[in-house]
Amino acid sequence: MRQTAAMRPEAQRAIRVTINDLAAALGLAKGTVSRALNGYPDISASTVARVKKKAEQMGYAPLAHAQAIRTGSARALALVLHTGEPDAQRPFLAGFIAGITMAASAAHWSLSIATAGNDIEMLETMRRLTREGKADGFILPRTKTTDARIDLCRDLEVPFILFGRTGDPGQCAWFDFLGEDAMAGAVRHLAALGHESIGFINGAREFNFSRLRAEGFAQAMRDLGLTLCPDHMQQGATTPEDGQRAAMAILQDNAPPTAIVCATDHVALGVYRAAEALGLRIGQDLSVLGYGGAPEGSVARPGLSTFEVDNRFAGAQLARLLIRRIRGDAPEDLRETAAATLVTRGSDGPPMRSPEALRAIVAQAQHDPRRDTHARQNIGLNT
Amino acid sequence: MRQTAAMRPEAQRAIRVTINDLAAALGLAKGTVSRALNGYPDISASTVARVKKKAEQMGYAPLAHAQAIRTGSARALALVLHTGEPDAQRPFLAGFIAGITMAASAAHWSLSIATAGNDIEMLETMRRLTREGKADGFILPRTKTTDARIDLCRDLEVPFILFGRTGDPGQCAWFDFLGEDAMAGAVRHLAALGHESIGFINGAREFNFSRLRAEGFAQAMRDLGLTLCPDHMQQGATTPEDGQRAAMAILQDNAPPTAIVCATDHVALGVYRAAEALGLRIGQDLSVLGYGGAPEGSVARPGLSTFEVDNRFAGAQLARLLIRRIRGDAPEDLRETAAATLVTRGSDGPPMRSPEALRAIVAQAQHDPRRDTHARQNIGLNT
DNA sequence: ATGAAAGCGCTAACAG
DNA sequence: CTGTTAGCGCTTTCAT
Repeated sequence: MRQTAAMRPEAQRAIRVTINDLAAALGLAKGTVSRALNGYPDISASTVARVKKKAEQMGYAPLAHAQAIRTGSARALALVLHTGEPDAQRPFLAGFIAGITMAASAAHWSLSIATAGNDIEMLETMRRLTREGKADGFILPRTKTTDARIDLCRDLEVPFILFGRTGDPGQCAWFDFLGEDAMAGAVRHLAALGHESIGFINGAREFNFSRLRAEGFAQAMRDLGLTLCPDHMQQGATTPEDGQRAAMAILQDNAPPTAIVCATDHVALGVYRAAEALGLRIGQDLSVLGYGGAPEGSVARPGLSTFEVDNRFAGAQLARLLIRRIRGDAPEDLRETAAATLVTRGSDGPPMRSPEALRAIVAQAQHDPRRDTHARQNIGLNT
Repeated sequence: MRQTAAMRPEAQRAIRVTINDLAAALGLAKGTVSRALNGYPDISASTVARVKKKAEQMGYAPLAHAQAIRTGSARALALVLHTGEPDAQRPFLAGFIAGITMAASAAHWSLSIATAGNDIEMLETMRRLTREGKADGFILPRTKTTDARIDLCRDLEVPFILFGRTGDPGQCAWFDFLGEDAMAGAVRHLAALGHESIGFINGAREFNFSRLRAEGFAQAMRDLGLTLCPDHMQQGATTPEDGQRAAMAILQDNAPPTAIVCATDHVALGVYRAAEALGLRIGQDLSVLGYGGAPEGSVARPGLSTFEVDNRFAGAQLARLLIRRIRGDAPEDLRETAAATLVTRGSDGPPMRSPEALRAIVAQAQHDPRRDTHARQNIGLNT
C-alpha cells in the first residue's frame, strides 16, 4: 500500500506533502491539481482558487527535481567563477550574485555556482553541469574577445548570456555597461577641468572591454583635438601592482600628463602608490579617474573619482534575460546596455602643474626618495 | 517505440545519453548498470570495469534530478547570503565560495546560492529551498549568538553546519577560527613590543565571534597583568566609519593607548582615518592590529598587520563537514577549528610615545586640524 | 551475479 | 472542464 504523509501521521512530520496528498485531500485527480497550479486555461477559476488555497494551507510546494525530470528544466541558472585570476572580481562578486539571485528567485529560478581554477577546468565544469542537468543556462561574466565558453555553449546547445560583449558580433545575447562611453566621459570631464595631457592605463587585452574602453578613450581624445602621447598609454594592467608599474612609466616621462584615466579601478590604486612614490599629490599635481563596480563607501578605493557601475543591476538584468532566452521567448541576439555614472570623490581637479613642473617634482623624488613620516603613514602607498 | 539517442542519429546530438542507452549498448539491464556505476558489491569486477569504460566512452552522466527523485538527495548544498548588511562580507565572499564549491564538486556535490535582504526573508528562502528539494543542507555563515536559522533547520530536520560557534553550545556541527586565540595573540605580540596600554574595538554584539574575541582579548590582558581601561574599549563597530568613530573616542582620552586591536579588519581602516585626523602616525605613534580574511595583497587593507584567516579553507572544510552530516556518517556535534596567523605589514611597532605625548599631539591636531598636502594625499583618510 | 519490474513526484497526452 | 494514463531517468527491491 502506498504511503503518504496523511496515512501515517505517526511518522516524522518532515515527510513531504506531495501532489498526491493534495489531490486526495481535494478529491481531485493529481493531473487536475497540477494543471490548476500551473495556470493551464482549461481549469475552472473556482477550482484553481480552491487548489491554490489548499496547497498553501497544506504547505505544498512542487519538488523541483520531479518537475525537472518531466519538463527537462531544473529552473536553475549557473555561474562558473574563475579562482585562478587576480582578485579583480572580488569586490564585484557580492552585488553581482545578489542581483542574479534576486531576479532569479522572483521568477522561481535558482542559481547554482561552481568555480574553476583555469580555462580547461572551466569548460569541463560547464560540461558537467549541463550533462547532469544542473544548469539550464549559463551567465558568462568577463567576456573575452574570443571566448571558448561561447563555443562550448553553442556546441552543447545550452542557452547563455554574456556580461560584456565579445569580439565576434554574431548571434549572442549579452548585457554590458558602455565602458567606451565612460572612458569618453572621463576624457571630456578632465578636458573641461582644463587638462590637455591625459594618460591612459588599459586593462588586460584578452577582455573585450579593454578594447572598447581604449577605443572610447581614443575617440574622445580625437574629438576634443587632444593628442595621446604613446608614452602616456599603458596596456594590460590588472592588479594594483600593474597599475603602479604603468603609472611609474607614464609619470617618469619627460613631459608627464596632468591626469591619468584607468580602465579598471584596482589599477587606480597602483597609480596612487606610484604618485606617492614620486611625490605627486592626487587631485592636485595629478588627477586620476577610475572605472569600476565597487559601491559607494567601499574600502577598495576611497577618495577615488570613478565611473560607477551597478553590478547588482547587471546581475539582475543578466538573470532576467537569460531566463527569457531559456524559455525561448527572446531572440538569440537579445542585448541590453547600461551607462556608468561619474562619481567624484576628490581624485580629480583642475591641472595645477605644468608638465615641466611635474617633471621637476618627479626628478627630485627619484633622487631623494621620500621616506618622511607622512609618506610612511599613508595606507598602502608604501608596500 | 521508444526513442533513444542511438536510434535516431539524425536528431540533434544534444539529446542526452541515458542509462537506457548505456544498458542497451552493453546488453545489460539498466538496474545492473546502475548498480555497477554506484559501486554495489554484487556486481562482478569485470562487469563494473566494462560498464564504467562504456559510460566514459558514451559520455554518460546520470541526470542529477532523476537520481534525486529516487534517492531523495539532490547532492546540493545551499548558502543563503545577506544583502542588507554592510559590506562586511564582501572581501570574504570570493574565497569562501571557491572553497565550498571546490570541496563540493570533489564529492560530486554542487552549491546553490540564494540571497535575502533581511532575517525573515532569510528564513523564508531557506524554507523554500528545502521544500523544493533544492537544498540537502545549509552552510550558515556569520553565526549569531542566538541564531534563528538554527531553529529553523532543526524544525525542518535539514542538516546544517555553522561557520562560527553559536551561544548555545548544544548539538551543532560547526567550523570556526579561534578568534579568541588571535586576539590573545595580538595582545601578547603588542606586549612583547613593549606596549602596556592597549585599546580594543569589538564587532557587532549579535555575532558570537565578537563575544569570543573580546574574551580572548580580556583574558590575555589579565594574564599579562595589563589593565584595560574601559575608555579604551569600544563595542559594536562594523564599518570603517564605526571604526573611525570608535578610534576617535579612544584616542581623545586623557591617556590614549599606544596600540589598538580591532576585532574585524574593516574597522581597522577607520582607525587609520581617525589616526590621520588626529595627527598620529600608524606603526609609530600608534600601533594597529586587525583581524580578517582578506588575502595577502588585498587592497582592502594594505599595510595593515592582521591575524589572517583562510576563508577558502573555511569554505572547503564547511562543505566537507556538511556533506558528512547529510550522509549521516558524522555526529551531530561534529566540530573543527583552525587558527588565524599573524601577518605583519607595518602597522605595528614598539611604542614610541608616552600617553602624555600622544595626548599633546591629539590636542594640537584638534585645535589645528591638519589640512596639509600630505593629509589630502592619503587614500581614504580624508573622506 | 544479473534481470525484471516497481515506483519516486511530477507533467502532459488523450479521453470523455 | 476534469479524470485517466503514461512515462521522464533513475534506483532499488525481489526474483532468479
